[in-house]
Amino acid sequence: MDNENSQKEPASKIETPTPKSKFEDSPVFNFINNLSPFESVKSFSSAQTFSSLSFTSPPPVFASPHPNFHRESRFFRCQHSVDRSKALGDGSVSKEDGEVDLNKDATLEDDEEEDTETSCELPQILSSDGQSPPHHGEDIVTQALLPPSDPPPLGEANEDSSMNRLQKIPDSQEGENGTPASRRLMADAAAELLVFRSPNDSEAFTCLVDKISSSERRFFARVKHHDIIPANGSSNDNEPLAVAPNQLVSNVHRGSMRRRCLDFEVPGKRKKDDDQQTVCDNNKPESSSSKCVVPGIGLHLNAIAMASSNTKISITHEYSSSGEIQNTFSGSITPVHSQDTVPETLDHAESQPGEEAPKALVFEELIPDSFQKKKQVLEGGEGESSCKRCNCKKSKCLKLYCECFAAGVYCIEPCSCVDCFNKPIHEDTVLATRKQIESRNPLAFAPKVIRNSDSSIMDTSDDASKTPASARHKRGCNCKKSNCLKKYCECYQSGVGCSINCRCEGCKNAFGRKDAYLHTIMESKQEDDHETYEKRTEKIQQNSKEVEQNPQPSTPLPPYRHLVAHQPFLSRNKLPPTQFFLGAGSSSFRKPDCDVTQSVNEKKSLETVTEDKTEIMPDILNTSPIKANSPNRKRVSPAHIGSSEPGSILGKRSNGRKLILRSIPAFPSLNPNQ
DNA sequence: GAGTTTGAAACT
DNA sequence: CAGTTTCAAACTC
Repeated sequence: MDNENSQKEPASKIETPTPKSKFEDSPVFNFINNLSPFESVKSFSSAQTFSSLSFTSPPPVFASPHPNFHRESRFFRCQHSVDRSKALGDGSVSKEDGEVDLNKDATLEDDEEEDTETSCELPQILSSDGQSPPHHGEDIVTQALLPPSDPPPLGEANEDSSMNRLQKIPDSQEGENGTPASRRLMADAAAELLVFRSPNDSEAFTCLVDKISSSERRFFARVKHHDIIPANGSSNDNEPLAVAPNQLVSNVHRGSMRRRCLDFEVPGKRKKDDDQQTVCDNNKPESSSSKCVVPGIGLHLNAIAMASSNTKISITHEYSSSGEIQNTFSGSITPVHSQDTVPETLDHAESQPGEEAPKALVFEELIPDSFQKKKQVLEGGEGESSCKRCNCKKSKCLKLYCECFAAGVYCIEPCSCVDCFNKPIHEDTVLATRKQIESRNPLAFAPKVIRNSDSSIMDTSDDASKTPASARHKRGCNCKKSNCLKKYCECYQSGVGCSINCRCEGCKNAFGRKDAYLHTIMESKQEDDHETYEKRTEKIQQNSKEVEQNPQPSTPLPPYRHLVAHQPFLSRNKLPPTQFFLGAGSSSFRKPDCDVTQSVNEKKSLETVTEDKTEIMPDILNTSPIKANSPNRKRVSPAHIGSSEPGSILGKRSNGRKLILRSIPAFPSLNPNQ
């Protein structure tokens, strides 16, 4: 019963985007495009758009989805829906369809298609910002229209399948914007730019994921091409190809249940035939790899991508070279998958899988205890359960009490739960419940522990070394009796020290006591204040000297203004990037971080950008309205942060801000290599 | 394995 | 938002 109801939702959502695809695919649209001399111009402008970032207003077609992007599965879902509608829809000529049709027989088709799709995704992201619709439209349009209109070029492209990937994009567009590689780079860059402009950081995150997804999809393309397609059997060649990428995308997408659901969806459907979840979870990793891969890897990719440097590297490769990507990517994934650590990973890193992976990695060194546990899970429990299993009696495994549910995984045999609803069979119920919980607390499934960026952010000073641990419990614990010395304490359990976010009493956390943490902060603050004060004084003195010596050139700015003028460094170099990264109004609370981390960020390449995106989530989580217990959160008001640039120059108060900024940060932190 | 303790999650 | 209840994991025996 419930299932039926909840099933309706997804269906409707999927249908919603259909109009778009129809629009894109409609003969009228096609016709207009053929007639219009602007076609080439459009694509050309797109390249310019990337470089110049001067985006025109989005076409109405892409306007509607925007609101959705921030919700739930965001644009991924939208995209997914669109793609899916295209792929599964009534045979309208969509980008994918067209390509599939043309390349149906090509073995490497998947890769190509994925690439193309990726390029399309990026535009969508752009459009989500409402900044680069032209590009978006162009991409989709050209890709959708060209196949039918220009079969020969594509056919040729198909012939050299190996080169195809790169050629195809140019072909589908107009191929005059430079080399495919360069275009691709531009597209990536643009996407990233856009990502940061996005009003919602989550989008950025998503975008990152999106990119990741492309490599992931490639990875799966191979697997699916062999395994999934047969599994689906009934479907024609086009469907699997079209669907698979989407699913992958959803998989990669940051951990909302929906996505996860989508992850399971396909497998689930297949499973519904042979009870796959069980197979998957019970995992004989190798044997079931093909089946498990889809759900598992998606999740893992999230975690890995977000967290591990390896992943990032692989992502980078993704950008740089398509060929190596696969190797790198699969390489990083495979082990994880083989161990069936998926659930484990998710265990803590729910919505943001990113955390978990790092956590595992980090804690390996950091926390013997926690790691041992995981280790045991991974090593010992592989056959039975690579992850902890629940024992729920009353919650039906549909509440956060249930570790499986909280981790975003289905309960499996090893679980001792009673009346369990957390199974693929009740997928809809699970999703609905999850939705409900998320509506109540959007971060309910977010990773509980995030790596603190303190270390990276403070790397300019010694502060990092003063931080007891590089990771903290996002929300903090509330222990009264355990003194944070038992696993009752989530901080302890996670192997992280207590922080300012904790409301624990008598904290004796072995990984870091709260008071110690506070003390550290205070120290750093004092030092910071002191340094700033000295610098200020120096500068003021210098200024006065300059004024005396060169009255003309130097405008007699008030001391602070002068400093500001100096800082502009901050504001000049950093501000633009900040805007670049965060966008004007969006997540203003992020600005400070940008400032602080700017130097680091500026040095970062695409890869770095990826990291930033990754880190954005944790930070958002930090500043999110969940339970603003922490003084930190209370203090960090957007307004303050927003004015941080000039403020940072102004005396101790500014110092305070600085400090706050440091305490917030999560960005650079996720970089495992720190 | 049963019972107790604990603190998060959920509820009011 | 604070207090209470429910819940399941962690812990003890």
